[in-house]
Amino acid sequence: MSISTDPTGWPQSGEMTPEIEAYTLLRQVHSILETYNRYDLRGEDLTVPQFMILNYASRSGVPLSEISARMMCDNSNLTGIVDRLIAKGYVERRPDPNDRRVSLICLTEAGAEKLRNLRPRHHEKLRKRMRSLSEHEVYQLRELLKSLYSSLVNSSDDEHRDKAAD
Amino acid sequence: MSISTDPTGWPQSGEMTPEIEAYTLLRQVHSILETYNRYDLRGEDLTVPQFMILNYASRSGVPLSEISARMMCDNSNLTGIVDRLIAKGYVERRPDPNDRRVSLICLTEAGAEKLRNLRPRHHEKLRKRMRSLSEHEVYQLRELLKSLYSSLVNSSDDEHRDKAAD
DNA sequence: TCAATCTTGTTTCAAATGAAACAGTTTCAA
DNA sequence: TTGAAACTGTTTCATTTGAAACAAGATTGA
Repeated sequence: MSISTDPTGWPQSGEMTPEIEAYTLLRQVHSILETYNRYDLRGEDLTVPQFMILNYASRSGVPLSEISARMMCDNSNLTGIVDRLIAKGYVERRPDPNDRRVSLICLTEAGAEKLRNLRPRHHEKLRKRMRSLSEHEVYQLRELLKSLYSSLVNSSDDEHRDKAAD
Repeated sequence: MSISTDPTGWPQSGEMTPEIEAYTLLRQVHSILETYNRYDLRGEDLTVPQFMILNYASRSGVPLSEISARMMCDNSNLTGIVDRLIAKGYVERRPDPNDRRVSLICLTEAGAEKLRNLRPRHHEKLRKRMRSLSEHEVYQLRELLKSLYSSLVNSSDDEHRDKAAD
């Protein structure tokens, strides 16, 4: 592990707007929590993305596209991860009788059991790690991020392009 | 690009605490902004991690370890990225005369020029993307994340271990 | 019907990432 | 001074990621 303690880790330039600071902190918090998650799963025969897929799969099966949409990644990323989960016996691919293009990702009993075991512990650890924020602050954070998320998604194919607009 | 618009992208279980929601949103916001950054740099001969290294390097040189600490990643990650930046002529490695273990990552004139050109535009884009939050909300978000960051860093080699404590 | 178009998942490639092992340096205490 | 321990950067390996091309299947409209 070993996470740097340096609280002054900003780019050296003087121009540090609140927006940049907030984004830098968001990156850092994300990075630390990701590291913790990876560490938690080390002894569990799972990587972080593998655990995420397990979380989005179900006994009855979920289309791979639906999982990749929820994970905000490309289908092509999941092929290999699912392969490894199959090798470990936690999921299986099953054809969708209604649409022969889709393959449903199904939890095996082993996968469902793994999840029943892991998920509550994982949630509890996350809860503890955020305990430095009061209940009210957690709500605040959630609402701010929710608002940011919506605006980013809605302006999606607009805002990020280099339009002359503004 | 194409970013899913599904606002109901939660794991299917009923137990959705505010902490989990906040963390999920943090992941999602991070993912979207990362995608935008990647898109912005597509035409600039740079990837996101390459641009980050450029931001942390300087004309006079910065030790690779210092850059990896700021980026919260392992030294071994940077070797390859720096190699590619050298191939593109944006940085060079120079031995530190005071410590023969360290190699200083130095911006070339081309790299410095690239940065002078890109950084202001990058900051402006980020600012616009967060414009849905009021000035006050940006401050709030920054303070919440700063608080979370500090507590995560301080409890670093403690909190994430599976101590019986609590 | 049938051809253009979209969708789904895979393959391939380049890049990034984390972990472990390693060699060369430096530090520090005995 | 010397030997153990720590530090710095690279190498190697397995995994993840994004992008583009692709094949097979579904959909749509003329």
